[in-house]
Amino acid sequence: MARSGAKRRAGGSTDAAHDARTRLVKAAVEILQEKGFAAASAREVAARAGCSQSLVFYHFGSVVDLLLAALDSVSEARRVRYQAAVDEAGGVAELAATARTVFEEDLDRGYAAVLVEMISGASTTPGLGPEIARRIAPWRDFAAGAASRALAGSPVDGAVPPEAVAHGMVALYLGLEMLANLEGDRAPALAVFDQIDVAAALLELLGGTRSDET
Amino acid sequence: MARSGAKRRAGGSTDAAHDARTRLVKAAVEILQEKGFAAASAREVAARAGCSQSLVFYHFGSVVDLLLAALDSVSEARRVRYQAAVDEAGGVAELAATARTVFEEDLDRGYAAVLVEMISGASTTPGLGPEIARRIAPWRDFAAGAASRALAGSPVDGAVPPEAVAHGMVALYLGLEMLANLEGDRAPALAVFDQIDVAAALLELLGGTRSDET
DNA sequence: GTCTATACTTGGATAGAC
DNA sequence: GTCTATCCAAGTATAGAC
Repeated sequence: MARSGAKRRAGGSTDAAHDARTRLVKAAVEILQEKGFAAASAREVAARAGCSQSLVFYHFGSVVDLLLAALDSVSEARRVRYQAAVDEAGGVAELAATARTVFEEDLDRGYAAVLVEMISGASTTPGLGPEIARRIAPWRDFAAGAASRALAGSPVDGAVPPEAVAHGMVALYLGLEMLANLEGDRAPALAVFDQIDVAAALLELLGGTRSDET
Repeated sequence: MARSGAKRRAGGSTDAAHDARTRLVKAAVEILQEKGFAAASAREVAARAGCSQSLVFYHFGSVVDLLLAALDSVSEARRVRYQAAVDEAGGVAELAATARTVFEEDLDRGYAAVLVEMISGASTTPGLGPEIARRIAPWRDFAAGAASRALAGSPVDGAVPPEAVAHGMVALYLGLEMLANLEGDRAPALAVFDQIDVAAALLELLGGTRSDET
């Protein structure tokens, strides 16, 4: 769809200030975080990127495609971070503690905000919904894997489907971000994660057996 | 702010097709549900209400004020429904089952969608955020009350602050609605509530004592 | 209270010069 | 690849007739 897509600097052209394309993606992320989906117009983003509005269409074909590229850029960065964090967590309690840390990071740096804004926009912009859904799927899979490992060996193992837990975790994550964004206060969200810590600790106590391997 | 505000049909003028003001509120709810915040323009809503676009400003002063009136109209209706449902629930397990029923209702009839759309819009529209926050507060209080009653006498009573549980429930509710709306499938959301039912039943078993009165 | 007409603004997208 | 100029659609809000 977009005109470019191919090439991208091959060889020595690692320009210092980056090309406009790169700057546009970065600017789009910032606008989504600070002003939301509806404010992320071609003009607004281009102004922040310091280039002409027409470059949005030259490089990405449309505004939503630029916004999707912005979402992809943060998703990619977050996935490696999440994977690493989960890999070093041992039991359920440790996993819950990790979740809290990474969530706080997302809240602080506005990563979750980008996703929530794109979901918001999806309810109005035609065709955007499926694109976002496709990008959320790996996160749910990721959460399902973590839930599966966490549940193994616990007293509720087998009785609780990891997919349901994963869906709930993703929904909770989005909802907490939404509320924190709305009220300008992330303390209540962190308090919720504290309670999840308590529940996880309780679960680990009840379980007795800890699952290092399945 | 709005020009009208006062009077409203006094006495015999209970016109059959209602006045434009009433029709506008109803139309705004529907547009919010079906097309989202960004599509809820004065023109769009007025078209559905079958009246002139200028009446939005005559009756409500601005588009967002109309949208807030629409949100209030569904909030009011839902509050009485929720209160009644919770009042007749006895223990934790019964409360969880009730939550599931009412949530499914909200999903089906699009009540939750109205709230989620308004929250979405709040991130872009200046001044809307605090208005929405003010309207969510009573719901969180309501959930906190329910959580408080549910927790009383359970093994975690005293260790788990009802406010955190309430915040989490509201966030989960919003997040589930968001995802269901995005993916056009509410089955995963209902599966999450099924798991909450399981957890509640477990909690009631562990508790032994059931709290009919506090 | 309700309408039509209109002023003004912003945004998506394209054309064509450099 | 980047810019300026431009077209067109859609939105908020107001004025004034009925």
